[in-house]
Amino acid sequence: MPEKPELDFPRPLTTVDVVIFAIRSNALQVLLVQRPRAETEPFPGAWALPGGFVDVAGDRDLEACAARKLKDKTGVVSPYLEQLGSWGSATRDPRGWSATHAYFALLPEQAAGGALAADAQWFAVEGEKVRPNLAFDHAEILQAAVQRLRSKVEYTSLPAYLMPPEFTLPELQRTYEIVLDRPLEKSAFRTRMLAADLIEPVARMRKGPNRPAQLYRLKKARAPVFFARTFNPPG
Amino acid sequence: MPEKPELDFPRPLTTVDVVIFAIRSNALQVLLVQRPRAETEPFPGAWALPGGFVDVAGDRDLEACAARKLKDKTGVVSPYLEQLGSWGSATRDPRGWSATHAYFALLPEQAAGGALAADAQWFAVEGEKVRPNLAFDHAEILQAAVQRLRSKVEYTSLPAYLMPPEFTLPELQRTYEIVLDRPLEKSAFRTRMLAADLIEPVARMRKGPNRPAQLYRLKKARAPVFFARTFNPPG
DNA sequence: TAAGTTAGTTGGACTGTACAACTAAGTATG
DNA sequence: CATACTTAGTTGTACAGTCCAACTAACTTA
Repeated sequence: MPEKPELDFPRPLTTVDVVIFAIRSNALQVLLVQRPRAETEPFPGAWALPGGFVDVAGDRDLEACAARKLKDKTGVVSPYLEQLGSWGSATRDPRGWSATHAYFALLPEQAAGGALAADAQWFAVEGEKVRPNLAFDHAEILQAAVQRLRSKVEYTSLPAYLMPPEFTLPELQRTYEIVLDRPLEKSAFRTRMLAADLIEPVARMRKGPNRPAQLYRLKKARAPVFFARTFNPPG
Repeated sequence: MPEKPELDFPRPLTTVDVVIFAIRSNALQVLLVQRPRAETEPFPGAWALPGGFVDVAGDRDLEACAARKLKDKTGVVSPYLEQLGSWGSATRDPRGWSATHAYFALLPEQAAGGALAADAQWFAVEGEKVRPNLAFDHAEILQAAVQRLRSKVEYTSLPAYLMPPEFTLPELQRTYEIVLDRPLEKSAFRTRMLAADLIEPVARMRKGPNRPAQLYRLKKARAPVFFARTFNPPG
């Protein structure tokens, strides 16, 4: 196969990493995997974001590669998956110049409870931090993912992707509150959600520890909604 | 140099492309470069986004690589530069599996008039389209950049980076209107801009074809401001 | 000197949020 | 079985920001 001279440049390593979020036990959690303990590996035994090298033969494109890694670790096939950004430098991987394409995924709670890979484990995200020290620059990537999630939750309907197929308005509000880590106004939340034309009521009601509550579901084929204002402006 | 087996994977080509915007002649314009006409090159003679391979020896990280390519083509050293996203697939480059890290830059008009590279030229962006057929998937990347710019202009102070150091409020509003391609309300624009605590008045006034107009400048160390509402909601 | 242009202000109608009080319908407890 | 508790959802008032239009002020041009 003839190659042009310029293609003889040394090429950076190319990886894809996925920040996988779910609400579990009333907290925002992220899925991490433990790196192999072999000393030939970088960061042996450390926790890291799920990810790895692009398979030039098998991966059609970057998003397919991210979806593959997500499925490998969780069994989930098509959740919300969004590109987060890319990180590349000469120093982030001890094996050489490397660039990673980072994605973030949102899973409903019950999907997050499924068939986890053996090396994978959920960790709570608290105040943009996570307990273990992460391999590579994954702490920075994770922090960017949490910031992006929090920021988009302010003005979009993203948290709906963290919900089961049917949910009540207060449940949706609680999800917003967990991600944002602050309480929201009940009536303003209701007004905005209903005005957004994002969810629709289903016939059934949920019997809770109170009166029956109206169940809603996401309207089909509805992209994330952009809200005009932030909730509870500071002050 | 000992390498682990997994590093023998074929690596994707890694490039960085920069979408460079400026307001010129009261229109949003983007800088394109013409690809070499040699038949050994992909897309010979076609217009493309400024960009190219990451220099593993010379580029510290992706952003430095983007800044280098920007400086090569425009001479501008440190404008607003933001990561846009990455595009990677087996088919986007005829030479093989490739991934590009795309950035977008905003230049003030006078900086955009500077020392252009010989193969570079400004093109007007009209309705998210640009005249020439672009090489690779650069039309898609450019479209994403325009969308991102328009969208962020709705709710941030980004257009300030397209302004000269000192400007009047109506001039700033005109820049918003050019990017958004629709008129904005004068009094609402003024209220929002001043409330955003983003710009500060300078002592001098500008003598225009009317009375002296107050000059403003960007407050230092001020990140893009997030506005609560969109301008002129549809309808 | 008169007409035109543009910067900036003012006021009324309207919309959506913050906050708090309220009603209604279930559950838990004695 | 009666009472208290909990939570879903509503209502009302105050307030802030936008939309729209009319207005004033200061300069330019004919």
